[in-house]
Amino acid sequence: MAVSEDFPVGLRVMVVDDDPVCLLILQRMLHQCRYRVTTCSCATQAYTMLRERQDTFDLVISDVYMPDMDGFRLLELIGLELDLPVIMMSANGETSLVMKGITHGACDYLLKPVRIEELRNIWQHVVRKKGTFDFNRDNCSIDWDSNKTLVEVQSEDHGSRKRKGNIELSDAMIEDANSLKKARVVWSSELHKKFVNAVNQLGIDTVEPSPCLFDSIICLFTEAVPKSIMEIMRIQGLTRENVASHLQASSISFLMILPPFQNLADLQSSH
DNA sequence: GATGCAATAT
DNA sequence: AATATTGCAT
Repeated sequence: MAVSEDFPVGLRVMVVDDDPVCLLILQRMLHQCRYRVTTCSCATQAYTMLRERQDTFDLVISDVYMPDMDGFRLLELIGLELDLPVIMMSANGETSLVMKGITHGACDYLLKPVRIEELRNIWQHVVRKKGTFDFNRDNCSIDWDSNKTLVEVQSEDHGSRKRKGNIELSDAMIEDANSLKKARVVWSSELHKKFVNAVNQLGIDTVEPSPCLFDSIICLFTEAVPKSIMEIMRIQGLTRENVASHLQASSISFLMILPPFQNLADLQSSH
């Protein structure tokens, strides 16, 4: 995958939610992420605006439950007439609902309350859908609310942020794309520390004193299986497979490096 | 079916 | 070299 250093400032996002508080919060967070934001409190109006002003939006975030029109209906309409990535959003995370969103063509499903980290990388949906994204098109840094009145002008230095048509993803962006596609887990020293702690915690309970160091190590860690380690670590998004993979990679150095009677915790610093 | 684990792939 | 995925045994 190609890589670039910059963030796509000015991506045009439409947010649809009947709850004004949600709208405001979303708008704030999206601004912080350097997106341009249009908020809309009712789905029919959003749909009208999207249709009237085609090519002025890049991405839609829509609530699921709305009085005038079901979020899925809006999703469907957009899918039929417009070629825009749509992210569904709801406090309800039932699998059936999420499934419905995905099968109806949503590119993502955000669970309320939405955290800002989940918004930082939504631009990647645009890239993925269109293959490429031109960041040099019109540069009005203006936000609109559903009444098409000017509500806010962003005074960021957009001018200095030029780029070519081809998007490239920086490692940092890929790393915390937690709600997006597969990001490789990076075992930072922080994360590894937690991993080691979990392994130790599991080991401590079951340790049997043994005259043989090798035996004691084996005994010490028989409970430290991927699933238990994962559960103790409590890292969102970290799967059993991730832990298994790391355990496999680590176990070699564990057995090789451990000097006699050294506790695993001592390895924390050496990583 | 869920899990652990070694081998293998990327 | 690091992490993911696969395949097989339990």
